[in-house]
Amino acid sequence: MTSFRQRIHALTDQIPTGKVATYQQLAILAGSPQASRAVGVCMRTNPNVPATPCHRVVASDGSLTGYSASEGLLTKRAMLMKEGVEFKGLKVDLGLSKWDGTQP
DNA sequence: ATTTTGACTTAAG
DNA sequence: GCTTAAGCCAAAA
Repeated sequence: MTSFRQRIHALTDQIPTGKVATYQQLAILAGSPQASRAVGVCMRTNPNVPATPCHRVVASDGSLTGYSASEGLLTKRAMLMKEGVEFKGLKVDLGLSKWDGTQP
C-alpha cells in the first residue's frame, strides 16, 4: 500500500453517512491539492471496494462520475439518496451534503 | 526507468 | 449545455 492510497482510503472511510466529498477535497486532505485525478485513479484501481465508500465521492460541482458497480452512477445515486444525501436533480447538493472534512 | 492513462478541474469555443 | 484543450498527480503497464 502506498501512503497516498492509505490516506485516500482513510479519508474516504471517514466520510459520514449522508455526506459526500469531492475528489479535489480528498486530494487536498491527502496533502496534494492537485492530485484529484490520482484520487479517481486510485479509487478505480482500489482493490478493497466494500471497505471504501466510493459512492460518497463526487465531482467538484456535485456531479456523480465514474463508479463501475451494478448500474454505475444510477446505483451510486440511489445509495446516496438512501443515505440521506440531498440531491439537486442529478447532482448532489454540495451546499447541504458536502462533507466538512473534519466534522462528521 | 519511461510511458501511458485515468472515477478530475478549469477555461474556452 | 456540451465538446476540446491544457495542467497537475499518482498508479499501472
